[in-house]
Amino acid sequence: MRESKKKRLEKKGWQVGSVDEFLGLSDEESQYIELKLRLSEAFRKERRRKKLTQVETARVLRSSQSRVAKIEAGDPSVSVDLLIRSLFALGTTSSELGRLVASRERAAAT
Amino acid sequence: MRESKKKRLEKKGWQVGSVDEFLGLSDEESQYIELKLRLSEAFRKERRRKKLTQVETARVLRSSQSRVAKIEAGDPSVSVDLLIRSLFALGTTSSELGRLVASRERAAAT
DNA sequence: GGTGACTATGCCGGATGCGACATGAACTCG
DNA sequence: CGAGTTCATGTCGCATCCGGCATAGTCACC
Repeated sequence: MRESKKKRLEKKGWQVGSVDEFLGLSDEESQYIELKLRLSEAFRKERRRKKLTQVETARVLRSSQSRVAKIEAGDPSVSVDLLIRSLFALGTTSSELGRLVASRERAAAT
Repeated sequence: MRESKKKRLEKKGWQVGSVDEFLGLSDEESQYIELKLRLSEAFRKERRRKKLTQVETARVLRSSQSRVAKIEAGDPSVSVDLLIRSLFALGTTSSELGRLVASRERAAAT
């Protein structure tokens, strides 16, 4: 897409909310990436809250365990589309999703 | 798409926001579709607010006029991914986007 | 050490979304 | 009536995304 999708974000090396300009990302891009991170974290949190394994969750989503793992890992092959559909499938409501989208800060891990 | 799912919905006639069960959509699916609609409407509204033509907007998005038209038409070939990236490109902030995502009602036309 | 439950990573074929182009419709002005 | 501007629609080639399989890592418990 845009030229190169910018480095693969250096494995796990990154810190909360600021892959940003460090890599020369435009505002829109970093907003977009951070949104993805928030959503994938929320997804994992919700899955755990429901005490589901990835396998069980995959069944709910009608997908596979590996997809679920990738969703939670924020894998580049996971789109916001999939994240949102998955959250809905776990029962997240529009207003909850709205709060997730809005919150600029990523929640602390549990 | 996916199988049945049973949904209740007692919506009166067929007001804004309910293509719903009428077509046998599951809750998640209709939530997802309505989200798309809200976003595409917001996009058009924002473009107009900025007094941009579709061609100018396409330049901003680094895309084409026809894509912009499809975005606004809620064309099935437009993903939520694209909608969100496009809104960001028009300057929508995360919190504004959050409100859009959350609001169950679609705004009245202008 | 071995087994089982859970999760992560790599890869592949097929599906879908994307930008781009071409064309058409609706409208306004002269 | 053109000609210009704006938006809509159809199609196409290519890139990306997705589901699923296979496999490897991690942890707990015996």
